[in-house]
Amino acid sequence: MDRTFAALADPTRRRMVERLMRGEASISELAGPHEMSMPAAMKHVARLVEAGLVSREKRGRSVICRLEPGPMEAASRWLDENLAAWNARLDALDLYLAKQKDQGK
Amino acid sequence: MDRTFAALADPTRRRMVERLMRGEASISELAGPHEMSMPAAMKHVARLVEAGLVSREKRGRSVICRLEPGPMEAASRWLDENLAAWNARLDALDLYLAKQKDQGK
DNA sequence: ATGTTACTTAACCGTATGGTTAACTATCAA
DNA sequence: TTGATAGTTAACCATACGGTTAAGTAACAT
Repeated sequence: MDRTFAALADPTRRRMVERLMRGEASISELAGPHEMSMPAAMKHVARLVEAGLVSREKRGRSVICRLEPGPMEAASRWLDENLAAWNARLDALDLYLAKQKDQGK
Repeated sequence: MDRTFAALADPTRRRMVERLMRGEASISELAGPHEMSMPAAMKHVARLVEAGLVSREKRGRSVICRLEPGPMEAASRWLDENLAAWNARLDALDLYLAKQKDQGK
């Protein structure tokens, strides 16, 4: 999870992920819109791969990258579960306060 | 968003967030279960505050921290929207492949 | 065979991160 | 007033991050 969130903490990598949502892409295609050197793009892709967000496959002289949704789903689940718990607690608090007010009559 | 994901990329900070889900806590309460020095805890809290995930309020000689759900909701939304787009694309691909197969008859 | 394209690796640089210790301030209790 | 508690600040340290340039390898086109 550490690596997932860390990978998504960089705007360039989030743009890469957004691009990969719309289908496979080579490393240079991912680098394209970002005005960056190949080594920089490689490092970003490497971090996405380390996080399990992306898989790589050598095809001819290109390396095509594909999105792996697992880690993002896990991150989403963590956020949703925690937000749900937080909302549940607030609801319980509201209910408690309403009851207190009611008793105060 | 950078700061939100970066803040959540550290396990200690995620534990702090999980703790804050269950209600307010002082900095030393947040540091408690993690066997860490106060300065370390302070830096983690500072990063959570910078990311907008937590607000601080001085109360007596303690500083109580409260969770602010906005940034987490935004992060959750980004993940969900992108995962939905990815699933939609896969569904469309399946449909296309099914149609191809049908024509092949 | 030569050149071009796509990727890789190595070395380096400045800055940020996560942690420490030590010294300081502020609040509350005895 | 003396002392303990909670927090803060400053200085330092090792490692990781995001980027660069330079020099390499692998695959394809002519």
